[in-house]
Amino acid sequence: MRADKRKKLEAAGWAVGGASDFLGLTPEESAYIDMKISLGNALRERRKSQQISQVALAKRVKSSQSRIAKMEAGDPSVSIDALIKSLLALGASSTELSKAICSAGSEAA
Amino acid sequence: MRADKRKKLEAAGWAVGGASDFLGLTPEESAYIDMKISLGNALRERRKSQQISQVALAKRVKSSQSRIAKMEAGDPSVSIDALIKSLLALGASSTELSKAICSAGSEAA
DNA sequence: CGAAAGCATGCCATATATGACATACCATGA
DNA sequence: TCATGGTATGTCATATATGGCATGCTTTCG
Repeated sequence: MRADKRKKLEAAGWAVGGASDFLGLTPEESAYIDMKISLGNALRERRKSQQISQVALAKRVKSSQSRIAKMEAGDPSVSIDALIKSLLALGASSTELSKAICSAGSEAA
Repeated sequence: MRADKRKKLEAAGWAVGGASDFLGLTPEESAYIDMKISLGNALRERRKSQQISQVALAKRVKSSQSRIAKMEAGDPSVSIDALIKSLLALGASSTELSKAICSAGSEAA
């Protein structure tokens, strides 16, 4: 239940908009991972739109550059809590968070 | 930064729909806690609507009754990850999760 | 060609969340 | 009355996530 996620994530570079689990993931696992990826993307976008580096963001949220990178990458070692806290720190509204999470569920429109 | 949250939560029974932080919480902390409470409520509702007990849900998500209770209570010791995983296990869609999260941001309409 | 800035990835010690268990509380009904 | 089922709350050992750090890889700019 650890290797699975990693595999999914490794395949994620590919899964641009996607959710599909051709790996052995339950729908819940898949949904969970998709959410992380969505939030990670949202984080990167928000950070870039504010023109700040990972290092700067790390300082802002009292974390480290490596962790920010992992967050944006949807690394299995980062929690959704971390993603959410970082997004909030960048001024994201809960509405915005909702959008990111919801967009995780959009099956290949 | 630990006692604060607990305090907020203890006061939360009162904060029915609310967010306001008359305690010393930053807006982000407040938003984060509100999300947890919202998700906790969503979890309880969904569980009740499916007529299952905390014990049953615990078994389903491979956890324990106490943890479910804490989740529904928005206890500081539970992560949003746990909440989300449990909701997903109860068949909640990402859209539904979005709604719960978003409703956390609704300032005393 | 360096040097510097930005990012990715691996590792590790420590902090934090988790499951499990015990216990207590409140209903309901026998 | 006392069982029984459902829930709340505390504690503890262990699992997991985190911050920090080192390192390597690209670009860009001098």
